[in-house]
Amino acid sequence: MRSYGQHCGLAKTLDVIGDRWSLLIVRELLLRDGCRYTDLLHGLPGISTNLLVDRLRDLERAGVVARDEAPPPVATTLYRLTARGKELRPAVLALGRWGAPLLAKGSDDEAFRSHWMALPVEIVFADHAPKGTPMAIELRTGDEPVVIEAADGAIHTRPGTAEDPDGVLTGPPRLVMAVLAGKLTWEDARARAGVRGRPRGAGPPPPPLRCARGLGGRGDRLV
Amino acid sequence: MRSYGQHCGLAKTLDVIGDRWSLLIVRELLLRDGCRYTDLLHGLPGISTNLLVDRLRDLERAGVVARDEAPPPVATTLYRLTARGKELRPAVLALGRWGAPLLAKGSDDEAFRSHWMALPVEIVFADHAPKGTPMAIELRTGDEPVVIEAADGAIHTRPGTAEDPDGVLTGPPRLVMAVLAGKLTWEDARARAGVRGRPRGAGPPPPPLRCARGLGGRGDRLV
DNA sequence: CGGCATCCACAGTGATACTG
DNA sequence: CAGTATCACTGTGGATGCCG
Repeated sequence: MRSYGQHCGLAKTLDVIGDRWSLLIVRELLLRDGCRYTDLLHGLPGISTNLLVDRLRDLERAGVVARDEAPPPVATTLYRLTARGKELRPAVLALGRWGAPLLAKGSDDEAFRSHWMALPVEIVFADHAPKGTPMAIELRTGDEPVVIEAADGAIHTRPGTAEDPDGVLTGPPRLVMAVLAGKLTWEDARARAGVRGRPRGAGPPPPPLRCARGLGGRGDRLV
Repeated sequence: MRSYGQHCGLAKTLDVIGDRWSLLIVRELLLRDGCRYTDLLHGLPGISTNLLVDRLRDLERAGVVARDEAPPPVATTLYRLTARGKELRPAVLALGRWGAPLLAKGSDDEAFRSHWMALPVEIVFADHAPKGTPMAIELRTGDEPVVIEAADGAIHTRPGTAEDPDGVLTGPPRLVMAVLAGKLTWEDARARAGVRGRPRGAGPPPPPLRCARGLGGRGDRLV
């Protein structure tokens, strides 16, 4: 992208990550560090192969992304964020939070990937993350099952299933998102017949899901 | 801009403000709400007139910007941010903070506008703003003098001069920025002969300028 | 002068096909 | 799997013109 040529922090940032797709590539690497080229392609529905290469090169030159020639067992190149790249997390979260209310109006033919769920979860739990008690929630809602694990205030996501999850959420992405964002109680969601939650112990839903302040912050309903 | 078509908060945000120049327009309106078209043109060196109109229309449709047909004394249309638009502030600040280290490498032929200074100032003082005691710093460093006023944790900027400022900073933008960012002490700056500070009472420099943590966060020098 | 609209050369983008 | 190549298309930047 052409530089703005302005002596301003925001303009400088946009010089680096203001290109189309750039920040979404950063999103992918924030969610799943150490991605293969194909993983990125899959996580960025709509991008074309040449653009992905171009952007990765640009971000590499800018010191945001690094490529590791993988050791024998993997035998492929892995893309990851540099330390500098990881510093984009607060900005990405802030932008993501701003866009949360817009998710309500999204049409149903939009692309969706399960692991994107980790972003709103991290946003919602940003200030009151479950400190001591580790927690695992399994989501079966998109292209693949993912597990969101919280421990010591940090949130991780990995593809796959959990051994003994504190809850399992099944249903269309929109509804699952609403539950996680605190816009919908576990029971409401179940009443709408789209969401099947299985809180551990068959008791009340896991507390963090209910006390979450929610994404929109003004009571917007996501569904 | 073409929509990404992804059911993701970040992607939705970029659908709205991901266009080239869009976020810089938001910056301008965050810094000086109620701008005339010409003010925006001046605050966005490099933008072309047609693009500014296009973007303003887009942002208006998106509910980020509103236009007020001005009352008689002004007799022109004023652009301002909607409440929704103002919610972009945390994201803009986060992005601006990320770009702060990049300001060091900026060439000298970059465009600069004095009122942009309010952004780094707000970032630096974000967490430990001077609460009780109001403060005013006058900057004479760019195209026009500006006064940065802090009171009750809020930071305002206005063009013009202050009656009895707590300090006056004169010099090239780079150095003034460094002082405000806490990268350079008042004395160091003065020693480099570019900055002339006049703390009130001829005593030590105003405390907030020295205790500021700084923009870069890792001791990067801005000059 | 403020607030646009029009026109044009060009760089960036997106879809597809192809390759080691 | 990880790109490269090609090409039609769209968005951008710059200039300039119009109009109250």
